[in-house]
Amino acid sequence: MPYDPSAFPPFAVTVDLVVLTVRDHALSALVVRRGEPPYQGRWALPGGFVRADEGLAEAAARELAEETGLRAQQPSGPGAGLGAHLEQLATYGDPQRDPRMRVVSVAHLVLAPDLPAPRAGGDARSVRWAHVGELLGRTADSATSLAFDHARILADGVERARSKIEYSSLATAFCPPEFTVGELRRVYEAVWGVALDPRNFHRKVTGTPGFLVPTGGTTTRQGGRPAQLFRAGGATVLNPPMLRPEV
Amino acid sequence: MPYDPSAFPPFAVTVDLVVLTVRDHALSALVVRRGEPPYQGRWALPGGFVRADEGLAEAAARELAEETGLRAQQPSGPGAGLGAHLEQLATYGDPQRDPRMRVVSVAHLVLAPDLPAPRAGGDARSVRWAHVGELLGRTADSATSLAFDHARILADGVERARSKIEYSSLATAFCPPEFTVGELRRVYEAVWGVALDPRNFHRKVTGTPGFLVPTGGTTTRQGGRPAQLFRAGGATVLNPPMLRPEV
DNA sequence: GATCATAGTCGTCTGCCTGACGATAAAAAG
DNA sequence: CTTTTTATCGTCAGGCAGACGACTATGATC
Repeated sequence: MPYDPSAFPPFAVTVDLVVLTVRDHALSALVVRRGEPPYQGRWALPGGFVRADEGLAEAAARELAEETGLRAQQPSGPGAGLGAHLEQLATYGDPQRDPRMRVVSVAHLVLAPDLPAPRAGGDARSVRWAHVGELLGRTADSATSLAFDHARILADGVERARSKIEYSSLATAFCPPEFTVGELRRVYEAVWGVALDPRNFHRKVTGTPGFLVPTGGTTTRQGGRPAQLFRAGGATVLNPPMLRPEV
Repeated sequence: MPYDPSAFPPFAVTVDLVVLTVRDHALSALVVRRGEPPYQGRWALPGGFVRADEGLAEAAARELAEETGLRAQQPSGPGAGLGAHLEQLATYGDPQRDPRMRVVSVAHLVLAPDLPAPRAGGDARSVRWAHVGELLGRTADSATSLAFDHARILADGVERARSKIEYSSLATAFCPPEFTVGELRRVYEAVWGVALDPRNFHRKVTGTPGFLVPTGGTTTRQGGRPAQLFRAGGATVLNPPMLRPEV
């Protein structure tokens, strides 16, 4: 018994991606330049229509691969490698959010290591990393402010990431497969925008069972004493959590 | 420049509601009996189509009022009274989740005080409160298991509520405007399914600034020493959080 | 090569918070 | 009047975080 098509209004459903990484000590998001109206020439979050036969997370993973070449890593799926963390963020469906028609967008949050240079996908739109501080700056000049309600979506994604690294081991999603305690600390510092005490941070992360697993190797990056290398351990929740310094 | 309608597949968009309350020491959810196929006669979460001109939260609030007469209380909106807390939960869009057609459902979470007796709305479907323990019991017999993917949605909503009362003052949304420390403690015990030490709980909630505001009155409910009455204070986040006992 | 700068790692101390639990207070139930 | 029930106040020990000193191991500079 199919629905009577006149019984409900038709919607377009899209996925939008908040792809975050840490570049030169700053939290950065992936943005694409819009090639057509509305908001032509403005920066926007990557995204696109959900196809008729694919799920929401599936569509988000497909868009991510098309835009960046990154392989999404569902919380459940194995296959370590260079997968980025992907999770649903929230859904935005204000009737006026797209001037052309009624569009409901299911935003997803992606946390990725720095390495992948943004590569434009099949379509030739320009893609770049931008510091979230600039994208969300209070000056709403059209040169940097995002199209549609994407500034709001980005802000929600950043807040999700900021709070989630408190009580989960998700900060390791910003790091390469092997990393040092100092690199992990700089991730926290970049995402939270604060300075952390290296000694207390070291005690906390190495003392939490299952958070970090030493690989045995050491490394020297840019001067200073060589650091031990770690992989992310099996623990997903941090209990007690990492405390974000207030103000 | 309107979209070419053939450029994207049409979706139906609905809102589903996970309405939680605490009844006789147990966490309970609002369910309605389906009057038509598919899943005819089975219990399901309340919900309905989003209209062409309304937002998602707006649609959720409308459905909530239609099903229960409760007035939703957006996180931002004032107007205390008997408003229930409403927030977006997650969006479910598996291509197969509705056998009739492609439906994307934006689930919302509602936390309400006990009082409101469920009243069937305009449509005459039967509505009732059911303990979430029964609805989510491992026995998947069709007498109690929910229609569609609503068991999964309910489980996600319950988990959201359980974790959110840890670090926010949201547990007060389950209480009437004035309540005692003991009543608030029984909310935590029902939602978490654990027993809490009354003395440590009292110290914690009365010692957190802005969590509880004494109204001056006292009350005697069912024997025992009269208890002080409180209102919910302005604080929304609990720092440090209320700790959920492990296992 | 000595010295300095840089980054990593180990310890110590103090204060705050929590869990465990004793004790008291004020009502209803018997 | 005694028991039961619920509320509230105190005490104490252990755990953890913030502040910060000390030591280690490398590259950079003179």
